[in-house]
Amino acid sequence: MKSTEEKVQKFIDLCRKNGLRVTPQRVAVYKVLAETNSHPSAEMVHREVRKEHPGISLDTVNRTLLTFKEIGAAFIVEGSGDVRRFDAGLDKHQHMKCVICKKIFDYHYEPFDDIETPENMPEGFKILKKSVYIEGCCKECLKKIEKE
Amino acid sequence: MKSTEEKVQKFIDLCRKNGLRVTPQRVAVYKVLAETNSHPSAEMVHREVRKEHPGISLDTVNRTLLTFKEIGAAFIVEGSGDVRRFDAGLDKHQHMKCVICKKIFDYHYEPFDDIETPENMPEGFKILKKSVYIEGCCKECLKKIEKE
DNA sequence: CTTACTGCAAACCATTTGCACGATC
DNA sequence: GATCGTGCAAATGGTTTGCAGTAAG
Repeated sequence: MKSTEEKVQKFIDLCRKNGLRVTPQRVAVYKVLAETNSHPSAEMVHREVRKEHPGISLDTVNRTLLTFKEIGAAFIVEGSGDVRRFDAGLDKHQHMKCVICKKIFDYHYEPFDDIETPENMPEGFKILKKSVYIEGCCKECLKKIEKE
Repeated sequence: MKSTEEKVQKFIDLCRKNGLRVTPQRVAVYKVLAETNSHPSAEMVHREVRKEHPGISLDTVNRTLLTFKEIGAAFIVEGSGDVRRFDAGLDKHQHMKCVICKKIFDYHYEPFDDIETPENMPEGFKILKKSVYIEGCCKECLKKIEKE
């Protein structure tokens, strides 16, 4: 695993390559995203970034995260029907989500890193991402439910 | 593939089993969902249901779809960051989504119907659903992009 | 006849947009 | 210095909620 410095450096290069300006806000947002594995929403990132960078607005965080997605510096976590969650996608991993508390857990199972491409796909479809997504109920929520 | 009548009958039984009343609205919403394979949003379902059932409100459709999800008569389609989309999940299939136009395509690839469970999962997590989700760019959108 | 369901309107909240100022290249 | 990015405020749009009337069991 790389150090944060290295990740940030790579990120800065990526910005330059895409003709984007390297602003303190962008770097700050990226740092937060690169250092967490909690798949934060824009609001969560905002709360975190503010600690170091009090002036930053939620709008900027939102826009920044979407920009990251455009240049491939971040991904929107697959899921269903809740607020948008982000992931810097720095390590190979899969996602598992608790449908009750909405927590997203990482897990890594090598066979899922590069699953085969199905043959019978709509013709002409260009695949950008294949992922195995698991939904279920985490230990804590399971306990809560059993009590009822 | 079963007829719509059969599907509706099964649905009604499911409602009864769950102590839900069988209202014309619920049946109407279910019919639309069972007959389409377009993974509609609440708004799309609403537009469709209105043709047969003009009085129904969008709120009811929304609530109804969420109720369906509770009793397992519908699923929220996995995806990332857009409006909630539903699926009656009547046949085994997987989803593929165009990130540009947001269209969701069904495909069916048997090996994906029942993928293995990874070993190294967070302990105590109860899996409810495993799915292979593909994102990419459809033929039409690819064409549009190339023109630019 | 009781209780759940619906429709309506208002509330909510995440996300988006327009615009003027400020910062980066 | 030109242009892109940011902050602010307002708009938007999907989803949710409270409540009173209506219908299902």
